[in-house]
Amino acid sequence: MPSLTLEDIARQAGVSRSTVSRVVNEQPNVRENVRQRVLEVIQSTGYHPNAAARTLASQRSWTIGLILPLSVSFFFTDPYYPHLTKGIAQTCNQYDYTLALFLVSSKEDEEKMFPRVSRHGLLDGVIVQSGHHGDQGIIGQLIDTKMPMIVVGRPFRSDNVSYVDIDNVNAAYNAVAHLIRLGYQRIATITGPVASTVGIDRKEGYRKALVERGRVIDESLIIEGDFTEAGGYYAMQQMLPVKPDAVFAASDIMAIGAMRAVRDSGLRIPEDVAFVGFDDLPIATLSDTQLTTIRQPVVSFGAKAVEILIDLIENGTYPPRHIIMDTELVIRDSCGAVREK
Amino acid sequence: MPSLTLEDIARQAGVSRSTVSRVVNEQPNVRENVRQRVLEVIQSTGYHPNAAARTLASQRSWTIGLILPLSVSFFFTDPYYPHLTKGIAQTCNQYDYTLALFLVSSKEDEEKMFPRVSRHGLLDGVIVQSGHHGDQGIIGQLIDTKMPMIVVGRPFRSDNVSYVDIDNVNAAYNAVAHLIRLGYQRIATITGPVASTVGIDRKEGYRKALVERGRVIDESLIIEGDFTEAGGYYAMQQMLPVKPDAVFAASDIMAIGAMRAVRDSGLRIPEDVAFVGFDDLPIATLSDTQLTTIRQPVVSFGAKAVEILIDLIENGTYPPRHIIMDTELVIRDSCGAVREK
DNA sequence: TAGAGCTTTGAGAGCGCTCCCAGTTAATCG
DNA sequence: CGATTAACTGGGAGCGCTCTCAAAGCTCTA
Repeated sequence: MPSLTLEDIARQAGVSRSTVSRVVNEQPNVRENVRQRVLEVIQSTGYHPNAAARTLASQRSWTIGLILPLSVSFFFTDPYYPHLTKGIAQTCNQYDYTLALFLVSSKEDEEKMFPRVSRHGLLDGVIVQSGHHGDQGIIGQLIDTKMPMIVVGRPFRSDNVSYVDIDNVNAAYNAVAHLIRLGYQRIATITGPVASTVGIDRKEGYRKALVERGRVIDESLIIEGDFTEAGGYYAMQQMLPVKPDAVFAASDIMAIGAMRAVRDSGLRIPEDVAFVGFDDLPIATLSDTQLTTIRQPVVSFGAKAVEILIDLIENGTYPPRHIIMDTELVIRDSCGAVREK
Repeated sequence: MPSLTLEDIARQAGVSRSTVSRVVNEQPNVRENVRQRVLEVIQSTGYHPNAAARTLASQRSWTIGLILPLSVSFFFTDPYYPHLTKGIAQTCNQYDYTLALFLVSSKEDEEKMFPRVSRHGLLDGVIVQSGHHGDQGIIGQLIDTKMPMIVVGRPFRSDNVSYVDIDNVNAAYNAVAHLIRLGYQRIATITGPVASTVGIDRKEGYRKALVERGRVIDESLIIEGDFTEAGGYYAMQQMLPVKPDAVFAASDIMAIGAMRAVRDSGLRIPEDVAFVGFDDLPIATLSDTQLTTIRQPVVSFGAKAVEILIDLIENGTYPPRHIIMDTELVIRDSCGAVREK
């Protein structure tokens, strides 16, 4: 471990520490030949500035944190999170930030999380994936620290918080409107958890689409899921006796589970039960029946979050930024749009 | 942002900075009532030590890096990586380390990665997911820095490197032996990339099982996949004319793709073509036909990697540690073991 | 060619912590 | 009860960098 310091480089290049610092940080006001000489020494010695010292002196760590709270331990079964993480990581690379990942996976983790995240000087800002009621605690604590923060998914109390989100109500509305247009009469929905803003909003969109067409809401056609495949399967099993002819599932992974339940019961998709999902992750096309779904821009979501966060870090957190991104209905086989009806 | 320092706490508690430091770091030799007094002040002020200063002074960052190289940008489609990440993140929490995620997702990223990772003082050690030929570069560079490192998956040159892996040859051997036992005659394999040790080893296990039973290797029954669903689908399409009656796929996700190809061609699983996969991730049970597969302990893999890395950090990197973890054949529907044959 | 107005350079004072060492206080024992 | 030892506490010197400020070096005009 060479452990060279600025001073060492300075001595070897015959200049002062300050000059080397200027070269390293690409600041102007260094004569060209001096810059070259210093650069050469840096090259030949393999010098790397010490991140900790730099952070201490400049009060900037060039590191941001990504917090995935307990409500999001689905991380595994739902490919949404890896995609989001990908978008975030990519964008961090681009802006030369380091990404620290805080994955809460137990109650104990959750308690230790805040002290760990708020270790002073470690993070310039944080991205919190949320929308679940249970995350208000950590979000509130983080707000109090005044650390730049952006939430992915609208949080319950969104007044002083910056967030990026999609218009879930409208997206769900479009999905259900599509099913109505295709002539389905008994359109059901498997919602997300009602303790989450996504769960609430997508259900709201479902209701809105039906009500607007003068349909009566049949509560037996609404069932709460948990954003897992197993949850979708189970919900659909509960639902089958009520005989829906179409289902809007609030996530692709739940749609997959629900479709499995439909097939297990001997019914066909989309002939007997049509489906629209939500997310448009690659799994949407892996199933035997290609899933019609709402595409949300997960990767650019992550990218946007990073960009906004950097803006918050550099230009102050006030006023809070609220970004709504676009969604799109992607029509495939599962909704039965392509057959004659 | 309060930005309290040790000095502030010391003043308020009427002790010296050193004493506060001892309390914060849970060192002995502080009188009990003094400790309490300091603790109270810390509590009431919400003091958090400055991570950068601590790192600078102690030469320990309590942060480890997880590097997912370009060869691993499958991160999205293959749930293997989220699971691994989960195991790593969990274990970091447990040992109170911070996890920095370096996700290489383009050629440009790759070039910038080494300087970013080797920023001095940022990381106490790194975990590299690998096994692919293309990653030897970054691994080599990292070896030169003498930074504690552990590779997940045996790298090509493994002499001076610590790694955790499974016995891929043996695991594949067991999978294929199972198919032989069930009486299949034309057992094919969709391998991983031959530029990866997993790809090579699992193919080796396939050959070994057949040869040991006195079978002749039919090269037309071996096809290279790329660990993606689409790759599995495509490989199977190529394979179908050769009429295999069983397939060992080197990953679950490829098995899923291959099974889709089989169904699309009108054949049944396992009646016409039986399948064994590799990984046993949740997706293995999501398909319409439950997948017989080799279970590898992905999450504990990650946990083990962190534990070994901490060992390397604390007790030196010599000698390199080589850990081989156990696998297990999980029999479900896709291999046809449950039907009479 | 003096000096105004630039650019370039170096010295010094921290950033907030750890860790060593010396000094102080308390505990123990003959 | 003084001496010896052990348990505590505080001061100081960094860790390696950034950033301000003043000094030095240049260029260019009148």
